[in-house]
Amino acid sequence: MIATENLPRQAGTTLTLEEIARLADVSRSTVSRVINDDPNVRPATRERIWQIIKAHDYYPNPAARALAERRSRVIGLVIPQALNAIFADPYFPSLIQSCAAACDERGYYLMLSLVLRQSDDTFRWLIRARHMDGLIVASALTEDVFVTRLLDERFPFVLIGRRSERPDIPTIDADNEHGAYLAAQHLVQLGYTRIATITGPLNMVAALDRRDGFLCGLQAMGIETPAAYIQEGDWSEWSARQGMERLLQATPRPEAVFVASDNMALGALKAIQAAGLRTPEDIAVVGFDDIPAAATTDPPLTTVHQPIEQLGHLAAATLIDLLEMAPASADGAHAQHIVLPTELIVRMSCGQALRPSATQRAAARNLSDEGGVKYRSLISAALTG
Amino acid sequence: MIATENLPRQAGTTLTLEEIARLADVSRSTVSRVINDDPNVRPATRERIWQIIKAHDYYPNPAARALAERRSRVIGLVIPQALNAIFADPYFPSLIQSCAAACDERGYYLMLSLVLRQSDDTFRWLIRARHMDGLIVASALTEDVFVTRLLDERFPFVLIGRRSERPDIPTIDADNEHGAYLAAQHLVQLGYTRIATITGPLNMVAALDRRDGFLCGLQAMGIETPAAYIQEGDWSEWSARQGMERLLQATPRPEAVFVASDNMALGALKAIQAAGLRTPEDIAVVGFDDIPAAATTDPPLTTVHQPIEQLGHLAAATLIDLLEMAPASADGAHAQHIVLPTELIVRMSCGQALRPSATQRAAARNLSDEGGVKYRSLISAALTG
DNA sequence: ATAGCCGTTGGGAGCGCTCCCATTTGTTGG
DNA sequence: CCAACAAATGGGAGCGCTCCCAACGGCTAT
Repeated sequence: MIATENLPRQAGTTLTLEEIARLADVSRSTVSRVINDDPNVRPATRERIWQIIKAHDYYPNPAARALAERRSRVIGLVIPQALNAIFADPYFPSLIQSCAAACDERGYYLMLSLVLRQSDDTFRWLIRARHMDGLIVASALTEDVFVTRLLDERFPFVLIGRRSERPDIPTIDADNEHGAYLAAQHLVQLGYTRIATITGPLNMVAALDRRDGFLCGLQAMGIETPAAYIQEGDWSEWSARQGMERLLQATPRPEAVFVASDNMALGALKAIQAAGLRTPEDIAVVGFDDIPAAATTDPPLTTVHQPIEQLGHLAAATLIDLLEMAPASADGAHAQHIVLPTELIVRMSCGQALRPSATQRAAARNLSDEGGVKYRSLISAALTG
Repeated sequence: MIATENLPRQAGTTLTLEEIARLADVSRSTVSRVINDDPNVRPATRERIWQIIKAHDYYPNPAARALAERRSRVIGLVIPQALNAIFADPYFPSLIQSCAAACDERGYYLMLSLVLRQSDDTFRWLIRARHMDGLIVASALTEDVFVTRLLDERFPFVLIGRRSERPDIPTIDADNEHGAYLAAQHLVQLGYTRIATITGPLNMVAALDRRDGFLCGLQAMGIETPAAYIQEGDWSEWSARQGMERLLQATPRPEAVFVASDNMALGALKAIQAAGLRTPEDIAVVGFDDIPAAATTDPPLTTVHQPIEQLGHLAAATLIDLLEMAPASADGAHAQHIVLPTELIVRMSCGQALRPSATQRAAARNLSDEGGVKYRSLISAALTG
């Protein structure tokens, strides 16, 4: 017998459902059932059809599926900001990567939508074209017309990195406020009283949250913050360097500074060094993010860890859940609001050499997966609660 | 008259071609012609139909189009590597961003394919499913089964960041070899004779190119390189730090080091500092990439600039050109091989304080767009040549 | 006036799936 | 042994486009 169906397939050729059906001597419908895991197929038939599908390396045409099913299994990741400086931070790359991984797991595709020009057209195109089933919006801006538009159009989306003011918008965020609060508390406990901060750009939610959490922490410990001790940066190293230079000229000079991102903390450290001062002896520094570079600065940077990977993963998973829910329940007004815990990682830049136990623990959590497990349990608590 | 067609459209509803046709009192075909810029439509009719399309915010259904046209206008960016450490470098983020921008310009979508598990399945799925019209493969590995597979399947793709050994594979790359050559030449001209290098992982093409270009440059200037002066890193800061520590123990100690990436150069600088030595007085350092951080290290890092943005942009543009060419000519054996020039940026880390003119020029090129223009003309030369 | 032609327009067929309903087959109880 | 039902299967009708070919008008050339 000549096994024609086992010959190497023609390069660049793809079979159709119908052709597979003919080879298996069944109908289109039955093959479709096998592919979509419909239980109403006799096991023997199912097995035979799978063999043929594999032998011919058949994949259903995504466009045809999308047309018939009215969904594309594509979700978009929207980063609607001026992007020039964005990629200096490892935040977005990590986010992209983790979203992609989560999509992969669920059989979805991830499409990138770096909204370069905030034009009306771009939004329309993104939403109305319906190439994507839903969007992950990494919008950190406090005011964003895009969100309003999505709501108007009833387009499915989740918001990432941003508290939501509305109960009907699903939101995934790290607990920036609490992380910053912890940083404040830590500095006060170490005995510092003149404590300053370099914030992110204050039109972004994360920057506000971190500033507020920090000031709130100081206040709770009975520390006042003069206006001169609050400098606004823009996440860039350079802006923080300049902010730090201004802080160094303040009288009295602050003893400690909370910098709203590790990337900016790098700039702050350089400004301190350039001024001939030392960290932490002359001025203590605490960062935020726990980027890899934070562990290798001189001195190693005390910082607040935020679980970026889990943020992305959870955002994608939540969106896909939303999409696969019955439309009726998807309309429901009670969307999920997930807040992932942040954690203070104590290293050397805050003058904490005295407490080896804390430092060791910080080192350990960079190696082990312990942190992940902890988050996961907290997340599930949030989901069921 | 009640202008029903000017009422706000129903949320979440999308019209079809047919419905637009009915509103305009023409046929399906005519509307399709308008959308696809077919010249055979009377100007008056065309204008009237456009009005209606805009008034209703109509966009053609991408799935239906893809099914009928047999192409999706989606291209994929494949990054087939262990991704854990990848995003420490700003290389990939810049690449992603520039590819996305180029796609945007041409009306294409960019789909991200971070190939996490190098399984056979993933490749099959990527190629055979034909969700994408073509791929940009950012494969820096010297050996890559994926490329072979793409060729077998006659799947359109361009290779990025890699010399191609085959004339039939379109390739976009920066001139790593020449950049490294320039670095070597520069160090020798400054009077150094004991010159070492920390390479990238040698299973990657870019790492090999930079090493070879560098050694070739030294050789051309009559300098020998002992084996102990060549340390292999893995692009991570940490690996370079360790490599540098080994170099510092070599006897005689090298006077200058070429580090194959700026990110690694950061680690090297730290190792030098930790050993109580100074840059460039005790040991000069030259990096590669010209990442933003290179300008703010202490001392500012002399490095080789590579035009990452243009790499991504050109890769996407080349692929799209390829896809839109007539299939006959696309088969042609003469694919484009574009090599973008690299440029030495002289700062302070190589002991070059004596030549202010060069330093000024380096600073200028970070601010102005001058560099971009120069590349562009070189590129077009490459294209027409 | 009539054939011939070009600039326009309309409608059928089909892209490769899913979904629904009708039909066939297999299984059980009276 | 046949009705009654469930399990398994087949085929029609779309999904919303593009592409092709036929048809239509108005025009010039004969």
